[in-house]
Amino acid sequence: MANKFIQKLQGFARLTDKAVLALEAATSRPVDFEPRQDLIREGDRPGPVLVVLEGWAFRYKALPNGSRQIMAFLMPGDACDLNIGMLEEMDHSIQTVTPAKVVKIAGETMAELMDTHRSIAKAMYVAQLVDEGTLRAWIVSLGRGSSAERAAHLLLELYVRGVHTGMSRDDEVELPLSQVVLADALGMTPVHINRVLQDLRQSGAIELQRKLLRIRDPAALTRISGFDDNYLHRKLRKPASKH
Amino acid sequence: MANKFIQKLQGFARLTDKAVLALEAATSRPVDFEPRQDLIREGDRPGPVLVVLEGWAFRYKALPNGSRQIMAFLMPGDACDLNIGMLEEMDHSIQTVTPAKVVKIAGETMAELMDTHRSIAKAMYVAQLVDEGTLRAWIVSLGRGSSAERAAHLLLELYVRGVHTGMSRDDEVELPLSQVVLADALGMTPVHINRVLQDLRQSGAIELQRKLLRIRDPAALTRISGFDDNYLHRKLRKPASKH
DNA sequence: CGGCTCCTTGACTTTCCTCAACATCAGTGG
DNA sequence: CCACTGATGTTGAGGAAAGTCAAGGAGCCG
Repeated sequence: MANKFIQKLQGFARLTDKAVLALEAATSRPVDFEPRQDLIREGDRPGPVLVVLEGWAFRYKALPNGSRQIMAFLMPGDACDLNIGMLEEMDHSIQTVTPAKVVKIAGETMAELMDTHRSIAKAMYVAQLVDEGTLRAWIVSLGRGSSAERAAHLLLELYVRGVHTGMSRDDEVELPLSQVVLADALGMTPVHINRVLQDLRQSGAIELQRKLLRIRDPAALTRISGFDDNYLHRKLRKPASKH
Repeated sequence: MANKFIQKLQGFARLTDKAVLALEAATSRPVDFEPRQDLIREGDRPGPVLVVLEGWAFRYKALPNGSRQIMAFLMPGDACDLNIGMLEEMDHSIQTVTPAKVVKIAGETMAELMDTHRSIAKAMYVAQLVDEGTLRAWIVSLGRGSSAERAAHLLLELYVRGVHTGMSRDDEVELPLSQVVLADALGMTPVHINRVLQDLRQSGAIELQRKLLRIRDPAALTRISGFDDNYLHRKLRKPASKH
């Protein structure tokens, strides 16, 4: 079975059989990481492209005062920036949440893959644009949402992404994030996210326990969050069949 | 004289003379836009790459409740996303602030430029990474900053970017943004940004009047904002000489 | 059991928003 | 030249949202 990375790329462009084989070869040797381990740190000289095959991680920036802001979650299949090797040093860090399997694809290997298989190049470009759209949606949520809106938006984003990558079944998705992590992502305090989550539970919109999120009332949650999945560019998946 | 776009790219990679000529040809026919005019709207089918040669614009997303969140400012020399043409539809809009001169470079033209002149490709990739870093810094600022921190951070970002593109002289930079626009960028109300700016003025960190920003005490402003220009990746400019 | 980490609750404080009024300025047209 | 208009900036008073501090509870694991 193709891994989550390949599955994700297939959602963005129709990959040839040869392309799939090449990708499988390039991702056949994942490395295991513990939870709470930095994959790469701010200030490091970036090297290969990192691809998370299993487990969760997040991009974050540690602040002088000891707090941190999480800017994105990496779920299985997600990769870090394509051209990251061109930068002198990382401007943020990436840390695992759960035990994870991660593959490092050398810059030259990646370039060769994209050169040889244009369908891979296209899929990678689209993936990059989607990541950027997600960043922008995050900004909108942080900037203009109430705490309940922000929380609902994040939960929905993670749920929808989970659906796309086949990690959810029905209305459930595994969500291995502590409230501290959620707070760091949403720009609020752990105490406050706790209260917000309780409100969402009591309103009947969600169930959340034991690392398992269940969307009980998608309409309500969408209404609360103002969520608009436009930025995830799912529509791209249909035109892929036109090629 | 090369336009701001070319100047900016030259900061990211050493462009050959031929590359510069090709870029000049591609950007020789700018179109004029009025202030407050949308260059492209959410939902539009994206086409050519947009490049702002003169004037200011911003990316924003309009929200159902009538407010909007600004996610990035485009200064002279800035371009919108490189691969934007691959998306089905825009997930945000771009609007001018001032009168502006904008060039549209067709996707094929851009692809050809990057194919023929690898230095252009490199510079465009780096520009894209810097934009993404800027987005992430924006998230950090929105998520973790007090209102004063956020405001100080944005002013510093714009000032530093102004310096890089030769739009500032000494400690001054033209800042044609109303307090309403600043509020929409910083996720706060116009009333509040007004008070924050007054505090910054009274503390002696800045002067701001008549669309002219003067940084009086850079150290103080940096301290207040927690600003770290890492994400702008200025260091790239030096290694460019190694190529 | 003890020692973790994570979650929950309550009381109090601070920050920021809301609403509302007024001031200032530039541009427009009489 | 002045009155009018619209956009922008400023100020004040009161209220809602979120943070802080502090303590205790629940689950997990050696």
